[in-house]
Amino acid sequence: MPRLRPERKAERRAQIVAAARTCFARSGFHNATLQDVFAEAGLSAGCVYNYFRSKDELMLAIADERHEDERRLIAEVSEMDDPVAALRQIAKTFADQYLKDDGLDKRRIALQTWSEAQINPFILSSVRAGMDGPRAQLAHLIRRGQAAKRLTSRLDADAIAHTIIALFHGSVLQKLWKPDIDNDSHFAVFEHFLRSIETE
Amino acid sequence: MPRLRPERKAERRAQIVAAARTCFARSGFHNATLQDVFAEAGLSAGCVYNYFRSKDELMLAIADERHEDERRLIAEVSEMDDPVAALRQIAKTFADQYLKDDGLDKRRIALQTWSEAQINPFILSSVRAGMDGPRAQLAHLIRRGQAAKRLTSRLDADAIAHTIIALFHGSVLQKLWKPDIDNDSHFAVFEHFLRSIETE
Amino acid sequence: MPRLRPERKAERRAQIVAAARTCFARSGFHNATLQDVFAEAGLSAGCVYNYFRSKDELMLAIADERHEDERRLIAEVSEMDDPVAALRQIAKTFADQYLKDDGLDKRRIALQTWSEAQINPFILSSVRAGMDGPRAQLAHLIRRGQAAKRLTSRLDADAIAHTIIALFHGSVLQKLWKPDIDNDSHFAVFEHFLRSIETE
Amino acid sequence: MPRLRPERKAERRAQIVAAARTCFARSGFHNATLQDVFAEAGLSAGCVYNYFRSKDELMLAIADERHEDERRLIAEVSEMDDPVAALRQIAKTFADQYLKDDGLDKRRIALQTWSEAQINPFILSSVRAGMDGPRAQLAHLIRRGQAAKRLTSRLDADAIAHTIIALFHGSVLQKLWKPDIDNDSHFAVFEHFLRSIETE
DNA sequence: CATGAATGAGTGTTCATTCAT
DNA sequence: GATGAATGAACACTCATTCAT
Repeated sequence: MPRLRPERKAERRAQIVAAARTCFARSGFHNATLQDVFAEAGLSAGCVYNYFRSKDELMLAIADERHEDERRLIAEVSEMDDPVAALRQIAKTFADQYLKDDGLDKRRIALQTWSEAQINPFILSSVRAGMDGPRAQLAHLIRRGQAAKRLTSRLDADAIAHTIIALFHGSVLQKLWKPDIDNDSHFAVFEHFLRSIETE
Repeated sequence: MPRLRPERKAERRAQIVAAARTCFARSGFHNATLQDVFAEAGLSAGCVYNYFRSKDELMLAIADERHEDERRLIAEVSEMDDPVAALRQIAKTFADQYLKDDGLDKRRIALQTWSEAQINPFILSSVRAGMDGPRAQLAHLIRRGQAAKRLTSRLDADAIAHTIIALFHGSVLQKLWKPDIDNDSHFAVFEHFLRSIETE
Repeated sequence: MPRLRPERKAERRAQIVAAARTCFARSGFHNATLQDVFAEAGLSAGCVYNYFRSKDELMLAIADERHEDERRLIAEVSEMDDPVAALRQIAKTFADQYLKDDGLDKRRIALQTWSEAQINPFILSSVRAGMDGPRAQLAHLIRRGQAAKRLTSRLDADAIAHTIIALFHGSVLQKLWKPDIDNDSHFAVFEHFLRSIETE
Repeated sequence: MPRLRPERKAERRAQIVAAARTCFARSGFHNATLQDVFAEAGLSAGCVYNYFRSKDELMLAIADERHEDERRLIAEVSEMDDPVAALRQIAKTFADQYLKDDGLDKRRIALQTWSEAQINPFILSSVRAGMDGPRAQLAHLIRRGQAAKRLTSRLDADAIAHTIIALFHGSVLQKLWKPDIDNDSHFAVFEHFLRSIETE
């Protein structure tokens, strides 16, 4: 018999995840202490442990949330009729979320997640699952483009999808090392790539 | 008057770095303990501390070494007369080193380094410095290609260099999540990109 | 909202300080390990660290407590109307506390504190502050005695106060080296000194 | 068959003791590392260990040396015909050595020794032995003074000797806490004490 | 005798996690 | 459900001491 209404519980949970994200982005997953998270959330240790069973589980929740966001984002755009326009739109949205200056926390959390996935099998699963969906969606869009003779059929759709995602992830890293990078000329190269796979 | 010849010292240092690399790649920088490193190196704590002042310094040494390797590698290839062939060669060498199955440790260490750079300013410097050299070299090659009318001048050379590096890094990540990726078709996309910036 | 009442917290703190005092008196500040203190206090490492941030801080607390005791002791006696009787009383109380056989721990802690003050600036401050109060009180008593023509005015009151304290401290050391010293004949010399500065 | 002539050995030994004294005075016996001492002496670890078997033995040597100095000093002065003049001379010499500004290292080493004696039985023996000699000498002088009716016989000679030494040691401490103390007025009180035990 | 690289037991400190209230 | 004091295993790092050269 829950004393707290479900919506209240979800609220608390979100509050904790947000605090954790802030702390992990600020100090890194390993350097941030749970005491930091408790303080940031304004909650006690015991309370947090009612929602998450471990520090790892907290990181996992953050990773899952991030992947869910991306999945939704790509799913929405994929509704578009024009597959090539959809690809462009996805790139734009991605750039908006991750490559602008205020996307710093997102970039940092993403990298944390990737790194932790090497060690933590649950995070690894989350990362893999979070990647497979979008990759499949992209590949599907590309195949639609190829079927409609809008995109070259000389390249493997999966490989193109892979490449696009690699480019996205690599850009996240570049922006982390060089925050004052010129997004526009960077994007122009992506545009060029996109046009290069379009049939004229 | 050192009883150990300098070359012997360098050998020891390398032995320690190698052990640390193994441990960090296996368990992650934060999860690996220095005791693990001591055991792996077959040396005592005190001995290791004669060569490195802290765990962080050990990670820094690994990062520096990696960057030095890359710098040398790119510098060598850049000697080639043909800038476009040089770009191809760099991509090949990179793929050989990082994307083959036995490059797992290299990939893991690279990702560790990138993640740690968010937190540790010395690693960050190392990463930045390690990236600036190759990036400048690539941009230089591209400018040479543009000057020789071999490459399109409609795109900014620096942006292209950036994109290529982002692609490399992103591929490292992709290979970490999906070790059984098809390198060949992936590489074909890169080839396509390269040809797309070449003037016909 | 602390579950532990404040008085309970103070109790714990006192319990820890007492354990530390026992250990430091027994083995010396540097030879005693914090594990010894944890065992003596019957508490865990983490718990102790909730009250003190370092081993040094523990020693500082002990020093401060000792100085506070002395300050209070002297303040009480100084209330007496007769300044010369007050001086005698202070000497008696001091001898009772520090020079009797069961004052061994007090002597040892005092000497530890003095030695540590050379190295640790916080301890030094504590020692200085702990000495200045009593010294000023003594000097004040002496000046009152001089004003009342009870004590000679040919000697500087501050210098006399200094001398008395030096005598006290030196006696602590003597008692440490020679525990079977004859306190009475020793005290007779102090008495003689006191009478020698009294006007007949 | 010693390769080094004895005088050369003694020289080395003295060099090491001097280095250790410097380091111990600077950082305290426990905080100073032997590596510090090696560096200060300009000698290697192995070499120092040919002269001293442990860090403790080094501290012991310093203590012994200090006590030997004092013993000699007092022995010389005790040759004087006039016992009361001798007492005055001893006080003067002591003040010169320990209470002037440049006696800081001597004060620090003395206090270190005293503190360490609580823990280390060898140091304790050294301190006791180093104290007994001077104390006996002082008591002897006082007894000579009493026999010659120059000093009061109403006080125990040993107790007076004790008191004088306590005063000396206590002054060392005072000077450590308050380096800008007024030595002269302090000394005047001692003078007064001395006259108070003289018969007029 | 001297060297100094190597040893390794020992220590202060941290922090994820628990549970009595 | 929430609290936060308490836990204790684990870890990075130090430094007196040794010994092959």
